[in-house]
Amino acid sequence: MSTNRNVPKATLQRYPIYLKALRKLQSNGITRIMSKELSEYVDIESTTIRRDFSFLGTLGKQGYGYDVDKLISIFNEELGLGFDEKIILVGAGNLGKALMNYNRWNHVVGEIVCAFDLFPEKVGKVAIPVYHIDEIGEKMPEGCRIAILCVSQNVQETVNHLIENGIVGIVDFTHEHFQVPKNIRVKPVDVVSTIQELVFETNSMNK
Amino acid sequence: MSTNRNVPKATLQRYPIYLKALRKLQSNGITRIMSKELSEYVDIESTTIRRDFSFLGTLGKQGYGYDVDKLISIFNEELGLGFDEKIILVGAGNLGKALMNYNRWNHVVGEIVCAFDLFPEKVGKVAIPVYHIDEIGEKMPEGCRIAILCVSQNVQETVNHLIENGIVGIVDFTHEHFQVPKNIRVKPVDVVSTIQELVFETNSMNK
DNA sequence: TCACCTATGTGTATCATATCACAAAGTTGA
DNA sequence: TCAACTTTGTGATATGATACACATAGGTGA
Repeated sequence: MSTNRNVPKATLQRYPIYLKALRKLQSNGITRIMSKELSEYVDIESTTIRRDFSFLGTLGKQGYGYDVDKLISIFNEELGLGFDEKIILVGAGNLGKALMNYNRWNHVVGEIVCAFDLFPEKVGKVAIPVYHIDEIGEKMPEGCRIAILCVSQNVQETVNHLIENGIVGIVDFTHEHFQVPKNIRVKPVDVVSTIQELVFETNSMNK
Repeated sequence: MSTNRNVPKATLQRYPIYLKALRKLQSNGITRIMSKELSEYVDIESTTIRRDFSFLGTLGKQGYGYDVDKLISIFNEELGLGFDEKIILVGAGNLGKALMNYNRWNHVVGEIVCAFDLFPEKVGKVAIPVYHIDEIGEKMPEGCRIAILCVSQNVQETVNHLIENGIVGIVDFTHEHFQVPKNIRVKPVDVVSTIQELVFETNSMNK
């Protein structure tokens, strides 16, 4: 794995957008694309796109553009995005179950290996093993770094437990507040906050 | 409503974080807070918090801090966030139904007034009226600006239709690509992309 | 009431990000 | 093969965001 020397944070946040677009284009049979075209597609300035790509090496050809397949495989190699990230899910309520049955994981980021819940016996039939939340230590998959958090009780305690067991990134569906050390990344997913952002932005647009 | 003269984009994106934290504090009976404390709570520099608040007026008192209740009501007044935003939901599949049954809307942002689907008769029993997607024109609630998009077919066509009928903000749960005019705001909500961000960030942290 | 003390609000500096502008590389077509 | 043309990759620059530093306001306690 090559050293990806300080890629700007803002760039890092755009990579998933590019990747999604490129996969879409690839599935439409497009094998070659220019920054200008991609720009129109994802609504990001072409010069920003070129700069973003440049952090991963010299990927394009002058007067030609970029090769879609190559670009996608570079993303995987350089950014360490395999298709085999081992993910755990914590909290198998309605939302948790919906996420377990969601079929877009494989060959995109990896898979949910197992889930943990306070009442695993209540979860019912799902395709993924569900263990008691106290078993996080024993049942944590080898090399697992990312957890999806859907619990509603004992949140801080659960988070501490996850971190002790090697989790460094959390997708947070919780509505509780919790704190983590500086080296742990948390990404909130929250429809209500998203709607608020929309309200604020649309209100402040008309001055 | 006062003119909120060019609040930075970055600030606008932090307001929902503050609001969520303040509501939480309020429900814990806390009536007064200082930027330093809030800083520790939300992990944003206190000086950034003070600057962010300053765009909304002179809200604090020197040597004292901020009044939690006042802060929350200022957010509502200045940013036009009532508790009565009329939201529609388009696409009443599994996800759409889950969102309709989600109980955190009221008195936070507003409510889902109605839903639209290609097969409204198939949706089954829900607490919110479901109309055929062709009725968007007739059934669009008065003053509705925000739509939650959960469809998987005819995405671009549906989006165009929404915009024609006054929608200016879209919460996008779709996995399809679509384009919108510059004045329309789209906020993607996508677990897979969120996980990718986590993978990229955690990989590039250890240099 | 008065003096001290604390936390805000903001001018200014620093840092990060986006955009401009163009040289260099490589493709395409004659 | 060669010249014209296109698009990349990147220094330089402009814009935007964050952090610093401190004057000022106003609360607090004697």
